[in-house]
Amino acid sequence: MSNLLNSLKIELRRGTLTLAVLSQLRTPQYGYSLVQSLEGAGISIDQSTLYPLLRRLEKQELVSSSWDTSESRPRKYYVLSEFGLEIFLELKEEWINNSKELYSLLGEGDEDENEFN
Amino acid sequence: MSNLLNSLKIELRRGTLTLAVLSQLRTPQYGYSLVQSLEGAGISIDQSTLYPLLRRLEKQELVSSSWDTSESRPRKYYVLSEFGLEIFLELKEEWINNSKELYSLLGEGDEDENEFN
DNA sequence: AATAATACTGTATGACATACATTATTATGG
DNA sequence: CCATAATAATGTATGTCATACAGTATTATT
Repeated sequence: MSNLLNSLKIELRRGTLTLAVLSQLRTPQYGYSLVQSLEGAGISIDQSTLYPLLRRLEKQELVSSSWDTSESRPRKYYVLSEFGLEIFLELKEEWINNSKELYSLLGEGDEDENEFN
Repeated sequence: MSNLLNSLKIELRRGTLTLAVLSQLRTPQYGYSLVQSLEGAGISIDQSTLYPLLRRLEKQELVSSSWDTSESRPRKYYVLSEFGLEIFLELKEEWINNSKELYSLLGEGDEDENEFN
């Protein structure tokens, strides 16, 4: 049961991770700090989940990366590409619309309909 | 590009389909009418997506089904089980919390922050 | 000195939406 | 009356991606 609930929760947040990460890369950030800032925003994400995602986003040309070796530790900074910004804005709109629709569905037959506001 | 955007949109709505379907099965419904009512609520879902999902939900004991053969066409009605209702309420809460967090993220550095209200 | 934190790379697995194929009956339009 | 669409459903293979696991390495902290 607990496994099923966890599995369903994981599916719920699939896809939205991409949106969350893209939203944070409007300004350059490096991998480890992204984990921290997302965590601070309530979105727990492991390094083992984030780095493959960053790799994939770069492959899809949604972000680009560059190394900063001026500090004692080399850091790989990522930032949205122009294409990535386009895609991000489209996905943002899509997610907002979908969420409104789903919220309406969830609210049906429910008394606490303003819970989301 | 259009393929990538579509692929990302599909990922966005993964998982939420389960939530949408569970929300509609608080009262009994049959497959085909579910497609229609979800469509009416703005959630397009093909039969080829819905029936396997219903099959899976039944296997996971979140819903139960029964045949109604009194009409000219036999119909398989689905309804949430007690377990399914529990899971549904948990997922609903999870989704609402996640959505608020993501919305906050998306709103950062954005002027139109009340778009969601 | 040992452990934790900070940083990253690479890869296999499991879950699920989707697409495709199929069956079958009833309803509708020409 | 025939062809097509709509109404209903079953079954299965594929592609995608989050996750888990394994690994490397240096710096910071206890």
